[in-house]
Amino acid sequence: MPDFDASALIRRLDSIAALGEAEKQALVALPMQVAELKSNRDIVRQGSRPSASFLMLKGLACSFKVTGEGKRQILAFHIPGDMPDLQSLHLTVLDCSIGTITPCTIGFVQHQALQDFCDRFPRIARAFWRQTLIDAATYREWIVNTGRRPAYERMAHLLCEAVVRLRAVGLADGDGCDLPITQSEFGDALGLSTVHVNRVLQELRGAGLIVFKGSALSVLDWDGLRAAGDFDPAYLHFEQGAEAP
Amino acid sequence: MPDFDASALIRRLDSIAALGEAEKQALVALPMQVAELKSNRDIVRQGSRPSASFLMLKGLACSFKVTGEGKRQILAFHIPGDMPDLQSLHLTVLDCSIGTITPCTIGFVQHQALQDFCDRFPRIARAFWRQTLIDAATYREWIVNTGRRPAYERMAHLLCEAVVRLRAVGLADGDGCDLPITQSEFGDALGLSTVHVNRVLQELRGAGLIVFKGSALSVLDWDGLRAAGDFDPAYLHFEQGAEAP
DNA sequence: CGTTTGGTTGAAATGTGTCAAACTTTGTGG
DNA sequence: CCACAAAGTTTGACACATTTCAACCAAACG
Repeated sequence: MPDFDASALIRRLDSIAALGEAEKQALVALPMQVAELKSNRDIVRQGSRPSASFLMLKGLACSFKVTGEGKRQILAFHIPGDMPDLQSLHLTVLDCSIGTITPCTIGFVQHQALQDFCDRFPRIARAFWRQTLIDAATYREWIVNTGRRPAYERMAHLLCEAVVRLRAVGLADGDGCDLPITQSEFGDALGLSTVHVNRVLQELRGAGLIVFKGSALSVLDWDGLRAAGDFDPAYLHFEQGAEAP
Repeated sequence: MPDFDASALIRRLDSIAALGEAEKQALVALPMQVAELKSNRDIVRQGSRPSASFLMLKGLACSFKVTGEGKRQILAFHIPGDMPDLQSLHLTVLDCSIGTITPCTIGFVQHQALQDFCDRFPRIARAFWRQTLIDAATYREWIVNTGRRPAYERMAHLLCEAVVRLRAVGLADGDGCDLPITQSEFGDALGLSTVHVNRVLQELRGAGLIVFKGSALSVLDWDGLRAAGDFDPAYLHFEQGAEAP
């Protein structure tokens, strides 16, 4: 019996609200149904009423909506340790879809089990709540980004966020990370056309801020990128300075 | 002793998760410090660590951030019954500011009191949580709106949302409402210039969808406006069909 | 009644989108 | 391992939505 990794979840929650031993052990014992998914598959669909939430164990996924005119807007990227539809625990009908970008390993946990859990361990309930509040703070920053920053800064900001978040879960070394996001997906996340994403990425390379080859992103000039993107990680609400480069 | 209106809050929470009599009475007894504020004043500031959250009793307010280049982005409008910084209960540092648009009456409730409350009445804790999740869903829709809809539809969408939300708290009759938002504020909310807001509003009037005189908005053609804005109120997560026109 | 705030207009500048094609990389099956 | 298909990236020319600038007008206000 493979010990399916609640460790990502534990690390995440522990960084949000210090957990006791009993709570950690209960988390490990959470009944989780693990699934492997190919890339570009829907995990949950807008309008559905899931009876479980899921935990990202491996891979990259995103939340998105499609407008009446068929344009897709990506709302968030989900990395290992995230619980992208934790909200469905209290909001029965999903208001957006969530799909894989790369092949993913995810673990489903029944709402019933989560609910019992929250009742038994109020501290974990609070940590879950806090996590959804951080998600909301990130949405707020995305509104600022798409509403008020031009394409070049917008892209820089998104790259900063990606690196910082990946670093927090140990998926980025000091200056770079694997970021398998296509230019078309960047466009859908930033409200830009694919063509313009391409040009803006070239500008960022030309300015000596990044190298982006295949899916390998290297940040050459972190301060420069942060300045270009007007990036301040406060909205991610990390505990004291855990995000320093 | 004026009975400062917890009724707005009770109605809101009751619509979110049916409350018992004990819970309602405890809500009425919540110690609340009421304040009157002039228009265009900050209520709480980004970076601060408030020890209380506040309830909108009267007036219109908004959450906003300012970018490094001095552009303001409005993130949400707050109407009576809202608790705009409920989040600060679990996220100590505020990541955006909240300010009045019109003169406002607001009621501060100490975090300690709210916390005790949540511990004593788990159902209310869940209702609060649910409310913050609905806020998050609204942010998601705003990302879609600014990211993927052109100015005309974007404006139509915002107007639809405003009318529907105001109607839900009894501040709009069938076809219209008082909406004291300047064109410059619309611009900051939609990521548009004031000038363009002006032109788009003229288009909406020209199309016979709305009349907007002073701060009095009348929707002449609700179906037309909804279609123009690609508006589906599902993301507001009202209970069954309470939002029908 | 003057002053401020908010609304309206026009002309020109510009950032970003669209279209269409070529190129490169990745993945797959023979 | 090659050949091919599919997916992703890059380029150029052009169209267009939106911004900027600047001025004027109307309404609200002290």
